[in-house]
Amino acid sequence: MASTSVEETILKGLREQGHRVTKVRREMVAMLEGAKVPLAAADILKKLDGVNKTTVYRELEFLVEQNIAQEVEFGDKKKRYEISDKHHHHVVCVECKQVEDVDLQADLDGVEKKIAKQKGYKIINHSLEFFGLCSSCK
Amino acid sequence: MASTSVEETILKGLREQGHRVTKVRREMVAMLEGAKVPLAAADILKKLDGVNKTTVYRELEFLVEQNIAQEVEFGDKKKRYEISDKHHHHVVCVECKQVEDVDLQADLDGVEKKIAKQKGYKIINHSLEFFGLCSSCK
DNA sequence: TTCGATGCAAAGGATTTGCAGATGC
DNA sequence: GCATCTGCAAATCCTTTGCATCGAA
Repeated sequence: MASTSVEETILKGLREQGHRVTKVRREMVAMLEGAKVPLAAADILKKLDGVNKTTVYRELEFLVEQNIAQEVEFGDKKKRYEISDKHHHHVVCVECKQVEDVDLQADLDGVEKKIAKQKGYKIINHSLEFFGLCSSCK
Repeated sequence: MASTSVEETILKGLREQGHRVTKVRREMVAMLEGAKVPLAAADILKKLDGVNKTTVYRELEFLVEQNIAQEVEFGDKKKRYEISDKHHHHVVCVECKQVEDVDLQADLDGVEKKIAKQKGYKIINHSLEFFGLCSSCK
């Protein structure tokens, strides 16, 4: 059986939901899918020559609504986005701004349950980022 | 022996470092110290009648530099601040925007060491927030 | 053809900057 | 007195809105 890329699966799902698969949509999903770190609207805008910024913002909003992408924040005032199934946590160097991934989902599962119980919340999402100095900067 | 409030200790420390203790500074430290949840610049501005917004922003920046306050982000585009020694984590209801504290420092200590070792980072800080539906909204 | 997607211009909100004036110590 | 702090106005950066047009299905 032929393998299907994550990108294709996403686009297929959208089409089935009655959404259209346009050039911008395809490019943005591919870009986020290929990115090693979360991207800000400006990053995407820069690479997508000729696309209007409004479109980029609206598409990001759409992808978040569809639960295809998620927001991440690194303490500056811009939002960044990553594909949801790539969700993990980050270590950000406060000096050189380098970003690395760390997957702590296993460590957080218990914590999430604990809170749900303790506070009566239904937890949908979380954000966890570490800030520090990378090996070169420290 | 007389007890000393956290606020007094902070201000005393600042004076010893050669910084001035002004009306705005005193009021902002007191307000952050008394707050149950992190405050945005606009929150502070509203309560500090007659104080200019530039002053509020600059004072927040100063307090962060002095490691007296820390930034927290809840996914909207404003930064919020809390007194550093009050640092803990939050559960935010995505529906009614209610914020509650949870202290997970104990759960994170190990994780922080793990990352420091794994990535060669010196971790200075972190942010951890959970988003979900509170008992009333779910 | 039709409705979702896009572009453009303009508005909005949070934060920053430059510089002059005020004030704590 | 003098360096720090503050205020004011304007600028900047990121994001959003309104409305007309375009294009995927």
